[in-house]
Amino acid sequence: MFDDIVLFVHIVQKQGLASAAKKLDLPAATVTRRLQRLETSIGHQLIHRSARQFGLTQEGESFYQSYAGLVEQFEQTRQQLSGELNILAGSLKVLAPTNISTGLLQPMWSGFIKTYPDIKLELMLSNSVDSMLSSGADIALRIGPQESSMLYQKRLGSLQTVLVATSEYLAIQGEPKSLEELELHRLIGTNTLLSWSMSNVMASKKQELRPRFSTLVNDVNMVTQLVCDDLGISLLPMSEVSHLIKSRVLVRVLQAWQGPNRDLYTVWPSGKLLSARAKCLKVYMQEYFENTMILD
Amino acid sequence: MFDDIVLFVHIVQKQGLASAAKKLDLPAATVTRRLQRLETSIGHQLIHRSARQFGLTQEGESFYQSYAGLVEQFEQTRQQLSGELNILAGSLKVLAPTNISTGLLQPMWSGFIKTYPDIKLELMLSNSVDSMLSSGADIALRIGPQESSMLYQKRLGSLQTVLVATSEYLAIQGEPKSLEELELHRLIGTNTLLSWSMSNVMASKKQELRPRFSTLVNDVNMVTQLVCDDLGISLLPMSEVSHLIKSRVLVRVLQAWQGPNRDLYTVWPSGKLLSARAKCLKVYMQEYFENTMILD
DNA sequence: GAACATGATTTCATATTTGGAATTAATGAT
DNA sequence: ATCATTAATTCCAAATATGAAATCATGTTC
Repeated sequence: MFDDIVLFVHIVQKQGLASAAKKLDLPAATVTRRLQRLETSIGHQLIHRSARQFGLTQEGESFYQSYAGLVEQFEQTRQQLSGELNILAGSLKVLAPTNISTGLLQPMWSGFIKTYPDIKLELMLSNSVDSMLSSGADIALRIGPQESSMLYQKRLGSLQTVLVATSEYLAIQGEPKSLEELELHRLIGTNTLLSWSMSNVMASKKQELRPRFSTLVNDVNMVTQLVCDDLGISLLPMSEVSHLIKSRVLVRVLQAWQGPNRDLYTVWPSGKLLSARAKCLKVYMQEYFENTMILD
Repeated sequence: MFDDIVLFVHIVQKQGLASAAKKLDLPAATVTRRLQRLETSIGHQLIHRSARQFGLTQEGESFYQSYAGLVEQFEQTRQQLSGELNILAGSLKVLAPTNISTGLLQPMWSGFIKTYPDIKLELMLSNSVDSMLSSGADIALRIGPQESSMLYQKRLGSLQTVLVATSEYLAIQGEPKSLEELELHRLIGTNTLLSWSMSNVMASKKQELRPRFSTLVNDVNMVTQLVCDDLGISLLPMSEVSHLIKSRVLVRVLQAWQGPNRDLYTVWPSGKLLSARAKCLKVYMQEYFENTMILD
């Protein structure tokens, strides 16, 4: 009903339905009908109806005097708030996996903080999949698609996973020549990759392995450290080990084969409108992955 | 949009969609959807969604603080105006036919003025059918149904029309014994009754006469005066002549026959909501006709 | 007096909103 | 851990609002 009162105030100020319609970008039929609805709901005629002559009834005059100021204040408040709510200053709670955040993506976080100094970035790093809802996070970075229909997601890119070990380990235990030979080795697994869908791009081959892990840890970082300690072979994200391979701390095993890609997603709750800050981060990460990272 | 803001303020005050829905007598689905629409239109989440836990976002808090006072004022204004607009004091413009207003209905007008002293009754009496719209009248009393679809009307009652003359006239010219014998007499007509649909209730007879008037006047009052001056026979409303018959200034002619009933109507423009005052008069006249007048 | 322009209203097909019912999710009690 | 209750959301048929076009009314111009 208040929207109709606002309309009435505009009609009076414009001295006619037609010119109020023009100002508000509404069809004249709608203006007529909404005025009629207002008059019906309050039980009084507000405007004398006559083509080309505009006049208020006594009740209309009273009504206008009572509401005109209030409508003005509402409209001023709306314009003022529209500006204020789109200011970026404020906090932003983000969930992200620990390992890729402290490794691969650490420069991305640094860059975002430098670019938006007014945003108070609250990074909540975890290796478990915390609930977006219970944690109160505005947005999250996740590995692998989310099943929940409560979440929206947008794919940022992909991480290769590769088989790695130390040279020392291989020197002692021998280097496997085929996927089958992996059975003869100590395999260290993570909870997120319990089966290994291996693919050989050159030979256009795929093979699903169900490794019997000698060690199983839910922390990729810890797994990496165990591999570095010559304790076995593992399938790890390139993000985690690319620098270790470069420094020859680790070496590729069965280099022709690679593991499943780990897709990275921006994730946020459905039904939730992203704040300006969260939108900002979403866009920033997307551009970061497109321009800086070449993952796949 | 402001209606949705009002809703949002209520949601905050009731600390939940379900209890706001109850208070406003709306289904929860509607409340949910209108909140969502508001959030979409301003581009920000206002409320943290969680069953059984209610919380505002930063933007929601801001939004609420800005609008809560205005919504309060709006609702106070609405209640105050609701009372004020239903006060009866003020003017009331009424159109009515001169003759029956100064004759039959004069006591009705007196009674209305005495009953509602705060209403400034502006009686515009006329014997022509003035336009309701051009005259700016709020309500009218009319004889005969109105053809215009621009007008609403409600029948109040009926006036008999009867044939009358003076005794002197009949003594000189002879008293007609049948409708056919009327042709031998001087007939005085009014513009509103150019053909006479006579009916004899006792004999269950009807007869349409097309009198050749010796005199034709558009004012019933004047016609009455002419009849009183022994100038002829006329068909006149009982309202006009009942007192003259009682005082034997005039007498009935062909008493078994009566003319067409003249229906009285309250008339007001369609699309126009009657003011409290006009409604008041409408009811008053209706009761007056039902209780005081026995016309048919 | 006719024609034209403008303002207001109505018609009717279409679009949108509504609200009951079903579903999903969270919390408290057992 | 399970169940009941409450809160919030979604689905879909029904109800209502919308807006283009047509119509009506009034004032101005010729």
